Amino acid sequence: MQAKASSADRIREKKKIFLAREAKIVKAALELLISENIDRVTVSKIASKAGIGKGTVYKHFLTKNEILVRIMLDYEQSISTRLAEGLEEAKKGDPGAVSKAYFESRLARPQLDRLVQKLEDRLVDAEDIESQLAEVSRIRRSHEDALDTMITKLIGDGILEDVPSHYHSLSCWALAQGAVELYFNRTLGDIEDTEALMGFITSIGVTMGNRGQYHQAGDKQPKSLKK
Amino acid sequence: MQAKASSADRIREKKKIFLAREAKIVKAALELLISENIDRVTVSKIASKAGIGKGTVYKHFLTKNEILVRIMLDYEQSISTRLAEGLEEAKKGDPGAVSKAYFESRLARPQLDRLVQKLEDRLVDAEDIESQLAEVSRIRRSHEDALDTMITKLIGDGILEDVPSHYHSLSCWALAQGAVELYFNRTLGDIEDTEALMGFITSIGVTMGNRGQYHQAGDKQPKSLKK
Amino acid sequence: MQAKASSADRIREKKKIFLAREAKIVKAALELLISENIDRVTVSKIASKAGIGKGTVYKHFLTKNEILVRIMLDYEQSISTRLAEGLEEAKKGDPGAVSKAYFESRLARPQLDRLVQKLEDRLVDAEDIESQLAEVSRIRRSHEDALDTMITKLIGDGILEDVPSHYHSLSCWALAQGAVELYFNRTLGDIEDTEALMGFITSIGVTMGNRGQYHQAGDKQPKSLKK
Amino acid sequence: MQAKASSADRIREKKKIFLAREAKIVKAALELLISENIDRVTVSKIASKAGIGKGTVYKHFLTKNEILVRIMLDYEQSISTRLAEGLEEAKKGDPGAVSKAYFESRLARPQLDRLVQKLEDRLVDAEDIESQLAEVSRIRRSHEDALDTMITKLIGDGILEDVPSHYHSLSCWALAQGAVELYFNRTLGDIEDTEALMGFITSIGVTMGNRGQYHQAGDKQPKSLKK
DNA sequence: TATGAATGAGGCTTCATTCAT
DNA sequence: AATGAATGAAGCCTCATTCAT
Repeated sequence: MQAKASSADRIREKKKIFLAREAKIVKAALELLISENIDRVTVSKIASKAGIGKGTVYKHFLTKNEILVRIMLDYEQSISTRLAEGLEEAKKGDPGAVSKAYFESRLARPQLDRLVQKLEDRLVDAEDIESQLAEVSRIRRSHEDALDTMITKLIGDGILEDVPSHYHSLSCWALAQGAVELYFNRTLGDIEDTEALMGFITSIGVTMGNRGQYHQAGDKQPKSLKK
Repeated sequence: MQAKASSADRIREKKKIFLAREAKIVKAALELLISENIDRVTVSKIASKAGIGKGTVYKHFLTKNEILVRIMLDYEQSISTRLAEGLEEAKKGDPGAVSKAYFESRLARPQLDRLVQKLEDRLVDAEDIESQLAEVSRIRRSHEDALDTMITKLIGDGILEDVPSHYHSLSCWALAQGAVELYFNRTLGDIEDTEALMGFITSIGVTMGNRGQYHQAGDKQPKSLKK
Repeated sequence: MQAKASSADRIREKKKIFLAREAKIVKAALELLISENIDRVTVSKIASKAGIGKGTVYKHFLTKNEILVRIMLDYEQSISTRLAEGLEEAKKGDPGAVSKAYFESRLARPQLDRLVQKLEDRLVDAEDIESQLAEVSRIRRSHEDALDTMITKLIGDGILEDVPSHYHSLSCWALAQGAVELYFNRTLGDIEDTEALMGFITSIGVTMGNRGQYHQAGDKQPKSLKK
Repeated sequence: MQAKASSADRIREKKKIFLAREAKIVKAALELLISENIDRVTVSKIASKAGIGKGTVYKHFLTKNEILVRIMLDYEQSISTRLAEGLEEAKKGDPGAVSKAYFESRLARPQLDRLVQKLEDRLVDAEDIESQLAEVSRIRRSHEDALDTMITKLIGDGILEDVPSHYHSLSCWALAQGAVELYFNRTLGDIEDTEALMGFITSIGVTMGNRGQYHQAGDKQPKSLKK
């Protein structure tokens, strides 16, 4: 019995080590991808940064792409978590908490957010990892849904303009996307008060589309919105 | 006399053909870059799409990167042109014309805008074309300046919130950036009323940061803005 | 304990194999370079002559030039070794041993010597391998120094003409250089008694610039020259 | 009659221009080949240095190799001329005049001599220009013959050691060859008194293999050697 | 089980030569 | 007759993936 138990222990131990190493690989990849040009990150470098052999990497991931898509998945899931917290707060009375959570989670590590966008670029037509990419899409859609739900509520409360709810959520997404690029984009000049700027943008994100603004806009509004 | 003239004509003719071929190469490259994954676009494919030999490409461009950066430059210059028009309109009384011009020129061909962003990613540390990339940066800064100028005026007129003018122009940039990504991003679901959505975002872009909105935002505003 | 030892053994074993393969590449390159026009020797051919894949070559050498400069280094070092032996003999009383060693080591494999000269031609402005080329120069200078030292001694002993010592060592170098070209140069006609000819030249090399002279030369002169 | 004459004149005129341009091409090629790495000299550069179009080059030479071998031929012929002069002087009583002429003509422009050697390297197995290379060999053999003739005479006069005459002529060739390399070889250290050194070597060349020796050498020896 | 040497497809670039104008 | 744009073969090098130890 004991022998069996210790054998099971050993297996569990091994699994733990195995998973720890997997995390190590992902972490190493992440650091490299953020610190240098994506195209320069090779499997060799990842392995060596993780302190293991190149062959070992392939015991954990079938292809290089699987490492990359894994980073994408991890990131989207972290947003999901943050969004769920926002939903909780929203239930407690602050209906803006969801979009705030969304903005904050994406702007918390702009470089990571940006990296995930870049990765998607390279991976869109990768034939391995098709299923993982579908999963990424699924998660993203769930984020949209969460935003949509809250926005629909805010429209019902008369706070937001009465346009299709996804107009708001997508605008929200767009601004967040742009803010991320802005954050680290060096060609826009060196911005020193980045924190304040990001706060400004977040506030725009949270309030944009509020009633009383949109109808002041120019002649580009869709007909359906005119009274 | 005639002989001379016809000789000059012939030279001019040749130059025209030469430049036309150059345009052909850029066009071929552009089409390929937009229609398939950037990494899959090779010089060979560009040449064959342009209907010429691989070696011919190198009569027009020193390296592959020069083709790519050329696309970037052409694009930024087209925005400059559109922005100059906006400035003219602004002088005739519509102070929002500049940011509208900016949004419209970037959203006119979102795929191209996005492509240029992707290209920058790959080229950012290319050692050839350093000077061309500097030129791209220069042009972009001139766009910012144009926006800043108008925004400063709008702040003076009491229309926009009195925050540093680049807060507005950068937010503007960020939203445009995000809108571009939004436009073609397939994983966000297939949006059918894209036109209307883009109009909505443009209107947000033109009015965002208007007085009376920002101070309603949450607790993220910089201290200097509080009364 | 045993496990450890065998593990260390295995590593050592692997290193040995690795180095052996490196030698194999150099050997393959050398054979090709000597047997056909240098410009016709490609990395592909080297790999296939070494019985390995093209990519494998790049596990051992960063660039093709590194293979070539390696051949140069190996050669210069072999001369160093031979020269050191000559110095030992010189200490035992034969002051001509050094220049003899120099001539003999360069004339031992004239084709290799000549190859190294050709390689230098092509590599002289190669930007990779700058440091290795510097090392080649360093070694060569040490050869000169060794010759100079002995020559200075011979001048002091009144055996050689009293001109700056490098006149002698460089003449020595020049004759060796020329002899090498001579050895295999097909356009000079097919010389059959090459051995004797080389002996004649070596004797000239050893005695040239003597105050007294040629008939005093060592035992390398062809029989017909002896009285 | 006059018309005919002027037509013939025109043709002659054209031929003159044509030949002048041919010389221009060869000159341009020569300058480039001497001033930069041989492998970097392209037909384009030659044409542009000669101030004509690339296509025009091919009106004069069937292939690039023909330009190169032409340089070789021109050089060997210039040596022939100088050697013929030496023979004249020899007839007037100075039997060393031939080898002196040989040494001097080769050391007059060491870079050119060296260039011709390098060219031969690259061209040995060029399938076009086989006949021209044969001609180069033929000329060289005639140089050897000239030297041999004189050497045989010197042996007969009891001045040179009685070894096969080509021992002497080839040694002579070898030393000249080496001296050429020496002249411009930078890795041997910067020699400042090159002129004196070349004089020293020439004197060795002229006297080497003498039964008596070096102190009998002609007027080329550096002053320090004279009593 | 972990390793890293080996592999080779595929990318970019050069340049001698051709040929239509 | 002169031109130079066009061509494409051929070379070097990278790196994801495999597999024997």
